[in-house]
Amino acid sequence: MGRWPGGTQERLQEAAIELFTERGYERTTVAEIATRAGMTERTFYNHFADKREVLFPEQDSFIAKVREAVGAAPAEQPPLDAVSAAFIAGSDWFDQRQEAAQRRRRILDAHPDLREREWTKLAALGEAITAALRTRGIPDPAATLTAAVSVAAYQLAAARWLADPRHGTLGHHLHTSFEDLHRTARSW
Amino acid sequence: MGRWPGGTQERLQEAAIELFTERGYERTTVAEIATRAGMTERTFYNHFADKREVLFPEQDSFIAKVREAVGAAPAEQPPLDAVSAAFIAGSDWFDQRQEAAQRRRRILDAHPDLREREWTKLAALGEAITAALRTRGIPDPAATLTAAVSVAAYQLAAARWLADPRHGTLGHHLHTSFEDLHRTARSW
DNA sequence: ACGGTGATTACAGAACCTGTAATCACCGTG
DNA sequence: CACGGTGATTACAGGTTCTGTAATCACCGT
Repeated sequence: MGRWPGGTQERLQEAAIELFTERGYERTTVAEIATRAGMTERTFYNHFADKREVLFPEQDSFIAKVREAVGAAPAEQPPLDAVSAAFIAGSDWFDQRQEAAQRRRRILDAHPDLREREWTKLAALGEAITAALRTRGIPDPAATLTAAVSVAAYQLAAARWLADPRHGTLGHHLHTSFEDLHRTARSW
Repeated sequence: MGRWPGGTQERLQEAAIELFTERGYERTTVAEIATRAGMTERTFYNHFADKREVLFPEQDSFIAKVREAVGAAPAEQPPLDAVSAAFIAGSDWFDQRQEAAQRRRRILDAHPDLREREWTKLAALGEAITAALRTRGIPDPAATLTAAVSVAAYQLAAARWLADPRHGTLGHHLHTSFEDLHRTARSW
């Protein structure tokens, strides 16, 4: 058990988001984050690989969930539909955290370092989907291309959802984004 | 004029690739790179924003060229074909540097930090293509999705080209990759 | 009371990166 | 040839990120 009753990572994440919003990402040191969370800089690095990682919690488990959901889809379902359904199945989790997602996005957009990390997370998502599609029997290059375009549609949906969260759930935007994708693909 | 007759950046790039291949990326310091190139660590940072950037020379001009080529395509050409043609038009430059590209790729693949930077370069390429397509009158979300899938096809072609450079030029692989894309898209 | 366990801390240090001012090599001009 | 301008390079100082290592701490079962 740790010294603090509540989760240590959550404390650090909250402290980080607070400070990043107050002073900005670059003008906040890891030591300051740790101090506000009531611990030491070294402890921060015991929980996060680096300063950026504090803004990407649970990304790995999200990716794992998507991979599982794609793998568990009905065998006869077309690959793109399987991915779309997998995204939609996990979208409730985000809908319940829209406000936090907005704060996070505002920080991310303001700092190239953080967007850089976001791109690698999306790349990891793409590779996970590729792997899941391959185990479904989809051969390359279809698996790679389908995964890449799925991530693009996912990004599109997330952007729309965050642009105006009252306009619909993430699931709704995912649905329309993948519809847009079908429509666009027909023109290729 | 600089102190050295040849380009300073080229010297640093060569020194960096040498050392990265000898000792690996993490076990090479910026000071060592600069020393081998005959200058100071500070000079390195006068030419490259950070340590990673030394492995991504001319990326910005490449992106600019692609954007221009996409913008200069015939008005009646379908967007995906315009992007494909733009890639192919600039592929000779790479074909003449296949060996260097191989060395570079081997270093990149071995270090997550460098792959992270690569993803942001590809993201920048995608955004440039998106912008070029928009000026061609392609509306969102088609512009975004088309750009994303184009980058995926480009990556696919580059991977194939580097996997076995004797099997064809990059232009050839680009051609077949975009054909694969058409074929795959029909199944969506 | 006592030892085991896992998290936290203290400490030291390398490497990255930046700001600033001085220095240097070169070049055109008087 | 002297001279000043220009742009690149350097010297120097310093903050920040991140890592390794060993000590300490809080808790828990016995």
